[in-house]
Amino acid sequence: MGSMNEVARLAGVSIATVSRVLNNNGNVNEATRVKILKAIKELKYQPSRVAKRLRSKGVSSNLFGVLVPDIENPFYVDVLRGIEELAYKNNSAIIMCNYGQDERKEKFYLEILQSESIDGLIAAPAHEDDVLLKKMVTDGLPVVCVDRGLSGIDVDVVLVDNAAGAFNAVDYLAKSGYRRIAYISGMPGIPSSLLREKGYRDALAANQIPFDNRLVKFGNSKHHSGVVLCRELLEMENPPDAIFTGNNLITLGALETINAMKLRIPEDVAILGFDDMYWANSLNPSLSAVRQPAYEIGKRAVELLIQRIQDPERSCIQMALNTELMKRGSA
Amino acid sequence: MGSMNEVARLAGVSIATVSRVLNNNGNVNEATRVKILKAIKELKYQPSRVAKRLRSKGVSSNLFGVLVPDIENPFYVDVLRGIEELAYKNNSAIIMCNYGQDERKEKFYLEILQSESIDGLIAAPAHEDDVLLKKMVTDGLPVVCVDRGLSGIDVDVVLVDNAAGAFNAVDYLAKSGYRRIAYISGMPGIPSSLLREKGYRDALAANQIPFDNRLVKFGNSKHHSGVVLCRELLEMENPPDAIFTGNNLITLGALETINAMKLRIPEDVAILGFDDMYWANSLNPSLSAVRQPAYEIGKRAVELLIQRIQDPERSCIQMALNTELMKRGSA
DNA sequence: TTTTAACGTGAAATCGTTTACATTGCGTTG
DNA sequence: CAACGCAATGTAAACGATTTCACGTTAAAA
Repeated sequence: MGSMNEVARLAGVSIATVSRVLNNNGNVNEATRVKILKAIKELKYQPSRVAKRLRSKGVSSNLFGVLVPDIENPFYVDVLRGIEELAYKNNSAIIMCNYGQDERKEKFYLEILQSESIDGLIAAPAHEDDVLLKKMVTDGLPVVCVDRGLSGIDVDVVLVDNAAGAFNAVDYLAKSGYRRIAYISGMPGIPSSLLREKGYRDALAANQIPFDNRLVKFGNSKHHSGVVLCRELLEMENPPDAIFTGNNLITLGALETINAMKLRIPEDVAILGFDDMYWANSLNPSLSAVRQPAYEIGKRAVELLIQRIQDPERSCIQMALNTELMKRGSA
Repeated sequence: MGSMNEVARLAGVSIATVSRVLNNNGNVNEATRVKILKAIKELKYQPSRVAKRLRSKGVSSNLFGVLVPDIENPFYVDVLRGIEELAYKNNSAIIMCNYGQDERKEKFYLEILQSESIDGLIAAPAHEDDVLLKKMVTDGLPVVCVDRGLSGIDVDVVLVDNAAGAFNAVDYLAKSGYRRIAYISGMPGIPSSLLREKGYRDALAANQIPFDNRLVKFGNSKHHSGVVLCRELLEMENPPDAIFTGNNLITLGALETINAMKLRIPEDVAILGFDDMYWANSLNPSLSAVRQPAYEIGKRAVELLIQRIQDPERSCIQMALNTELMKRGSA
């Protein structure tokens, strides 16, 4: 854990030369290189990323920030896994920031990330017009948004065609004969919720099913809101025969209620929602779902981020990946 | 985003004085303090955590490392949440390292963490005798282990009484009348697997059930091994009537097989295993499980870490939290 | 043989802090 | 009134790297 100074002293050269062999730039005589390498090994020297980052900010110091709304949601865990894996391949560490939909906390983390001089940031912002994040983008920090974009500003985005995914799902329900299809939305206001609702409404219209606003409920994207909103729906005098859920936490919550009410799936009520889970087959019946390629979203985001770090001028990319309707037992 | 220099210049003082007001140490005249505060506000100054960390290493620079084996496992996600939440309260960011049971990757991350001059580390090491991690501990890095300890060395540990948890679970199965109780273990060799197996065997003995080594299978703690090992068990000529699983991923895998084989739970085969999940009630039937207070493990670990950072000499604490047997529908 | 270029190296500035030490001025005290 | 303590502030070194510039040496080109 010595410093460059100690290495230099031991090898009998200056720190500049040590730096040169470490970074493989500049010319250095083979003999001295060997001497220095030996000294490095002997001292178990490891360069301080902190010092490096301080000295040359903006240059790659191999530290990314990741800002996610809710790590309890398996979708974001998968995104995170994709990010982590590719960051690792790129010799980078990540500072993980989980803001739990709390804007104060988001702000806190954004400030920290800035102050940590990260190379770049992958973020799922709380809002489309997150002022602080926007400012960081315009100030030149490389940023890639995932799952949600940023309005009125050019920024790289990786997400999914939410409207199409929802449309296909609800269309499938309709084609399967369901007529009273409910929608339990996640956080109202965030783009994905809006677009999924649009897909839902369009699919109803396409199948000549009248829209009934008593059949759509708005929650907060958490497990608990799935539980209670599903109950509200199923206790109506004329309950839905199928439920389309806005995300996986809500799905799980709804499932809990359905089981508690001892209803059969899909005979009494079918269920299908956004976000597949690797254990969808562990459920009984197995769970149908709209699959987002979460892991891939994470990977792509890192790719874009690295590109942008290398070339801050390249024009922004909006990458929309496809969803896949996983037809299984629950709908 | 100016530097202390700019603040100092604008306020007409030296950087030392600025530092003093920022850190609230040393004496500074009220009038100058106000001047400086105004300059800070005006320049939107934010101190560089990087510079601070470089200058004063070992002193609190509010950055922790977290090293987990598998972020896909909801248990570690919960631990992580606990850590994150408390770290946040402590104004700290965390570098998340997910080594996926890969020792090369673990080594890579440990080196990075060292090189990032973190204040302290919370880790679930790959082995009980993880040499690199041990060396970091003896070198003076504040470390708290979670879920798994480190052998032959004094270090703070937060975990759960695995043997007791397993014993209670299997004892409960036995008392419920099950006689052929299988065990699907996670990664062999890691302490938690060993202790859970011990609890399993002790419970069998306590209930006069002969141990049958064909009923214990060893996997790798992942979903897939639950799937295949469960199938092996259920296709025996004399299959088990209950399965005790070593962790939640295995449970989920086993569930998948049981469903695929169209067996009824718990009539044909009961299932109960380690690690509760917040959506245990979303399963049909609801899943019985040994609950580890994962979130609390994370919180406690941060508490211990902060204590150790403040007082590197305090003697080590081994904290064993209690498990809780969640009796639900599956066993 | 002289000019030029390339090579190999070191000195020193720099990044943005913290902090030990020095300095100044002023009120107390013997 | 000299000596002292203390409050308020500044100076400069350090943390550990990168990088620019300069300098000497040697080989190639003219």
